[in-house]
Order: sequence, then C-alpha cells, then structure tokens
Amino acid sequence: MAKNFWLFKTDPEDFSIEDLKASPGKTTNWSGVRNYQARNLLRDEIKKGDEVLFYHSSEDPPAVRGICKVVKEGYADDTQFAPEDKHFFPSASPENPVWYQVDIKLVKELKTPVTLTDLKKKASLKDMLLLKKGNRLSVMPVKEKEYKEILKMSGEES
DNA sequence: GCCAACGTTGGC
DNA sequence: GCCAACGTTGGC
Repeated sequence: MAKNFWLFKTDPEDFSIEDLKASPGKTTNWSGVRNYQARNLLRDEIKKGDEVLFYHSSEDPPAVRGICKVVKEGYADDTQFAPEDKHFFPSASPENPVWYQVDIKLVKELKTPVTLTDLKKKASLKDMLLLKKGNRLSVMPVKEKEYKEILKMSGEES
C-alpha cells in the first residue's frame, strides 16, 4: 500500500519537538486528540510507515519543525479512561473506546523550520489544508507533492 | 490579548 | 432535528 503523508499540529507549550527529542526512542504516543474527523484519521487512515510533518502552532512564527514516522497504528487513547486526566471522556470504556492515538518517532528535526509565512508564499501550496481559512484540524492529510515541496524548502532531501 | 471560525452541547 | 450558546483553536 502506498505511503501517506500527514501533518500533526501541536502547541509547543503542551508538547514540543524538544519534548519529542527527549522522549525514549524519540517516540511518543499522540494522545489527547478530541475531534472526530481527526479521530477517524488516527483510527482508520494513518498507517505504519506513513510520514508526518511535526508542526508547532501558537509560536512565533508557527512552523513545520520536524519529520516523523508512524511506528504504531491506531489504538485506544488511554487518557480517555483516566478520570484525573484532562482528556477524560466519561462515556468511553476500554470495551468501547471513542478516541484513538498512534505512535510517531522523530526522524529528523528540520535544520531550517518552514514557517507558515513561507508556506503561504508558495503558489504550489495554496491548496494545502493547513492554509485553509478556519481549518482547526490538528491531524490532517498532506499531499505527497506538498510534503516534498516542504522538505525542499527546508533544505532537506526526501 | 483579541477575535474569527469552528465544533460541541443541550434545550426545545 | 434545529439552533443558540458556549468553549476552544490558533493566527495575528
């Protein structure tokens, strides 16, 4: 099956690329997503080996900061079962999970982050979901062409 | 800190 | 099933 490409947004105050670098095996479980559209992608579409752009929102400037690889496909997000967790979701149970997560591993941190401003300047990226007005998905698909273009802009080889 | 845009909730 | 109210996201 063909490899797919994704972009994961994160507020660096919650979880940054530095946190990811400091994680065991530079790997983390992408928990806490509470949006049904994003959930469907995590559960059904995002496959082992897929590549992920790691994007920092809410920093100045917002930017793509790294490349990751999916190392584990969709499984239940444990934080939904934990009453003390801020992501607790009372109607979910281990038998009937509502929310899903995948594991991603950092492949490389971009030497040159690709900022939102840079992305907006590229005519070839004008249809990117990330740039669509009002888009609030934290997990979204990226076209292979867009992915390659962004790597090129960062000076990385793909 | 502001605010536009969006998703979710809950009353009816 | 509608829709107003609310909370959240995220760029600026």
